[in-house]
Amino acid sequence: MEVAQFHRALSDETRLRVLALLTAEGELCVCELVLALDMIQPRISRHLALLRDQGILQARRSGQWVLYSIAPDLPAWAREILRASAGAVAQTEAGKRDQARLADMHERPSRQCCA
Amino acid sequence: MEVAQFHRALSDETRLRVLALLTAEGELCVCELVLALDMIQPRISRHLALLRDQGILQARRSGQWVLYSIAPDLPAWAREILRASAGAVAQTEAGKRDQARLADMHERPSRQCCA
DNA sequence: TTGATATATACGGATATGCATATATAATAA
DNA sequence: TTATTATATATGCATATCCGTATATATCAA
Repeated sequence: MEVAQFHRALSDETRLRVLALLTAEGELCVCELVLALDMIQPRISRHLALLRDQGILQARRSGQWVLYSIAPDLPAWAREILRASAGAVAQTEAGKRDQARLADMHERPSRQCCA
Repeated sequence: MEVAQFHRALSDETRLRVLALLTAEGELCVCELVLALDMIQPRISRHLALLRDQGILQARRSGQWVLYSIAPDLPAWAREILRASAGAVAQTEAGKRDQARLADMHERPSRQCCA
């Protein structure tokens, strides 16, 4: 069932923290997520690939970076679940730490003029 | 993280179908769920126990039956996710079959006068 | 008490999941 | 081209999850 698959994709803390940041920021590259979540790069990439394969995220290359964002064509029930989950995660200790680390980052690729 | 655990509990089709029926019906005994989902009883009981242990369901005994229902004290984000998920599952083929089998059931324990 | 119905749990096996390390591919810079 | 940065994937291991079968417990009826 599609709904079960969707929840399975959201059943991991790493993926939830990624989705919370992307919901708040709109678009982020892998290296920004690596820094914000303070995890090694293969771990972030693997979770991003899963979310992209499930149709929850979309990716586009911009020069040397790959920028991820929430897929725009999700059904209404999925958007509601995503919004409720991202809101809850953002108020978590881990979620707040992620936001703080991202805010402290200098020269963010996703904010370059030509991104 | 609490949110991840919640999604993991909803990441199984059997549990989603149980939650969809309980959202629509309010309170159901194990044997009604066994009949509605057309699954063997240990399988239903195991999933009910998981949802109860996670605090998503509550149970009360009424004579020889145990009646399950959605826990009343869930946080707002959990109620929203539950509502969106139950709505989506109810419109599924499997969800509609479950409702039909339950509607066809005679002498339902959860509807007895002294339940 | 005995038998029948309702529900819960233990067990063993098959499969899925998440991780770190190592390595491969892609784009840019020198 | 070579070196560097960014991203993706393969591998092997440990653990978690789900299932059906078998069995245990609880309630009620006779």
